[in-house]
Amino acid sequence: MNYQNIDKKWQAYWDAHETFKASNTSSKTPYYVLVEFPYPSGAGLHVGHVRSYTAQDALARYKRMKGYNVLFPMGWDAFGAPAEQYAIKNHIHPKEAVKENIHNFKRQMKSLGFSFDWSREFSTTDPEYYKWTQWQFLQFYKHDMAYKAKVPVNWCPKCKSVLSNEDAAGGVCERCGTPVVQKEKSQWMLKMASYSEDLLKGLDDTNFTERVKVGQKNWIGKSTGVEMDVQIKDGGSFSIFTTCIETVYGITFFVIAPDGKIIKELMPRVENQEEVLAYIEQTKQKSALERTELNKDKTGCEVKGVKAINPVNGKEVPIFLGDFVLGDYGTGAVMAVPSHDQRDYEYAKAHNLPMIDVITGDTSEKAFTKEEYLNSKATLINSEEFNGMGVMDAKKAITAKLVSLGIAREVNNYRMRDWIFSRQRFWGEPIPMVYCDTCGWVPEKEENLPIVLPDVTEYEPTEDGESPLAKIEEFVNCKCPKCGKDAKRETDTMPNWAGSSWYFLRFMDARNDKCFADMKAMKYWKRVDFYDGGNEHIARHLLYARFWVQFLYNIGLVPHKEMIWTRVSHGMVLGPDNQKMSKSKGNVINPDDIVNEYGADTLRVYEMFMGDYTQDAPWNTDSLKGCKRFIDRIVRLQDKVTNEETYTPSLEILIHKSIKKVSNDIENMAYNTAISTLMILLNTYEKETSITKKDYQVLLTLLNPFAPHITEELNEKLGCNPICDSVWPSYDEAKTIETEKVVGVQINGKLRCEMKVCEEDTLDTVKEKIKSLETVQKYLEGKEIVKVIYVPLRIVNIIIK
RNA sequence: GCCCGAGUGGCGGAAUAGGUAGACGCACAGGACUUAAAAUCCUGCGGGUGUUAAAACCCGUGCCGGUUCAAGUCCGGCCUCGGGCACCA
Repeated sequence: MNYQNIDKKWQAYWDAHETFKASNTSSKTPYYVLVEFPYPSGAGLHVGHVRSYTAQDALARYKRMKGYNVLFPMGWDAFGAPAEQYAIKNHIHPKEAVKENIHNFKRQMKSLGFSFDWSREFSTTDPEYYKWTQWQFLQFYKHDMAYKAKVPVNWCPKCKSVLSNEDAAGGVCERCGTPVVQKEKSQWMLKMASYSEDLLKGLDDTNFTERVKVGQKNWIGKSTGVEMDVQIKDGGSFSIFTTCIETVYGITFFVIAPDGKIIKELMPRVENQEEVLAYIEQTKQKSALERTELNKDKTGCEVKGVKAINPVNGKEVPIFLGDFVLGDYGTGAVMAVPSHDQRDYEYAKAHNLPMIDVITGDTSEKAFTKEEYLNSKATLINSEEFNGMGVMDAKKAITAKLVSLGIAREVNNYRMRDWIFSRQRFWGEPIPMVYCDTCGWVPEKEENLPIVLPDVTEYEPTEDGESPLAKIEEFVNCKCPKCGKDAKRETDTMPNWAGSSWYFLRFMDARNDKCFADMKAMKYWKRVDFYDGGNEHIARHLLYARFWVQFLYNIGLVPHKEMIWTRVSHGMVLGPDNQKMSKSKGNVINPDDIVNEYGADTLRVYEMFMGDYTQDAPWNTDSLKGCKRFIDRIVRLQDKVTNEETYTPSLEILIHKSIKKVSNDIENMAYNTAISTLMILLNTYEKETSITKKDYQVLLTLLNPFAPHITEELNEKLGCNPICDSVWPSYDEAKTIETEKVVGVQINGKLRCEMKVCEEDTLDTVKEKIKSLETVQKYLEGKEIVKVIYVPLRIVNIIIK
């Protein structure tokens, strides 16, 4: 049997019949299955892609047979650094390389028989698509959600280039190994932090897996605490944020951020300006590497000439600078209670500062911290009227007092910051803004979109790290859309995350040239029912996409605030050595080789069978061969088929049970046990001397979502309509229940023998039956039965004494 | 450090709601077919005691304890590995 020819035959059939084309007007219930669209790299499809595409393909095929109008689209997230690097080296426009890679990816996907609706295909790099990404950016701008600000970026002094966090991993430049420094650069920002609470609340309107929700919550990083005003002796004040107001009597100093506002205001009054300025400069110069390495040492210096007053007891305490306090989180200042915060403790030790214990506990070696005192019965000391109170009571009482005095407020802070939306790169969507000397920043007119990336041959960034677009005069020089005078176009491009933040909306109406997607189409599909992607994207990509959608919802452009209902994440396919596949390790498996040698169905079935879909799993070629054997046996089984149109009576219960199990497993991502159920069914069929046509057909249909080519071929030989146009087999719940079963018999909880029970058995009939069991009699010698426990059709447990 | 996830045979992994632990597959061993190999089919396959062979019994889901007639599953306390965040006050 030549599997490769069968693969091609059916792939051609589906193409010719447009079998998987989704309709935007069907009266069937819509169901939208989405799997993350790939970055089309030069390396081609990874077996990891095959795993998730097969899984979602199985779901899509299953849902179609269940009578849904299924949207299962595919496209390309093709902006990004690798294509740009390739362009720099070879002086080829990245769009050429991308075109070639997409062609190859698509060929590979087709060779695996995925049931994508190719009529909706697009790439984020198509001007017809990024026109709308740019248009949406303009909406952010027009609704005051985009602004330009100076922010510190990762900067490689050798490459003279801005680096993404990924390229600056470990504090050194990925390309040249030079330590990365922070540099202030003017960047476009989206006001994402203002959506923190909405993004948190929105999770309640989704069906994301717990793991995904936790990822989202961590990234948003909400913490609830108290913001308290602190007076400075001889005038002025600042505020601090704390989650441990119960320790407020233990303050022995305050620490403010070297990169914050407070120190700038205090500067004129500072006595040791030189030292302070030197420390601020030192902080700026610190590379990311140094900052993480210096974690243990709490550097800083005192701000002399100013003293802060602890509002609860009027004590004067010093103010320090310390780079562990961040200028852009909270108020940029903290109260330091070395007795009960480990960082403060270390800072106090390093700078010889006093400690005051305010909660009973051991602080001789280290701080007695929140984690510890919350789990103990500790009470307050050295805290005036709050002495003797439990920690939680004290927290409430102190907060209430400070709030009533008008010097503190209960507030929430979020770790999540505004989204830095600029990249100094060529291969991204140009940000459609123009700078005019008269008018300032002016949005490009919507009718002029898309602002298209020019055809050039030089893709390196400029000397001072500007985007390569800055060198292209025809691109930069333009007229101000507002006053018409000469102006300069923004040369920054959008980050990789932009195009992927709304692509799932475009799939609902991919060929629309009037708007990014018609409201009617979006209302029809409602939202993404099932979205699958890698674990690495459950924090950022998903958060960006949700933020983008919530904004569009708020300005009335999408029908739901959350457009993604279920989001799941899957495990990786590791190399045979249990390591992440990589060229350098030489453990990469190319799906083309597997398809050529074993056929698409074997690869598909194997990847579904290899293990828990949500967990990583190593590649094993022997196990793959086992799946090939499974398919070979399915083929050979056709010799046993008779022409009967009913189930073989002795197999009926197993068949009904199998239909139920496979259906449930597909809906619950338990693909591995779905395959094993089919293996059991096959094993049973093989023991029969003959099986009916209907028996065989149900096996083929259940297997079809996983192995669509061979099952269609065998089904055709039976003379039946194609499975892709068929209805999923139904089962009768009553016929999934066995009426007779062999169950274990325990004596005092230990398994001793087995016995046959039937549906009608009650505790009394079972009590009668066990009397005749030889084993039971043996154990009963000289003892008596105290109690018999019978769980119907499950277990018998006899308690004897 | 914090937050997730996971620890089950030689291996990948099963075990709805506590109810016969190891389904299904791989590897391995023995056998059948074959001149031979491949392919295919049959049998065995957690560890141990035991027996001519069986039977039978004991131990066993990372470790220690608990709840229960019954624990891989529930509770308390640890250990190890993987991932994410990380000076976030």
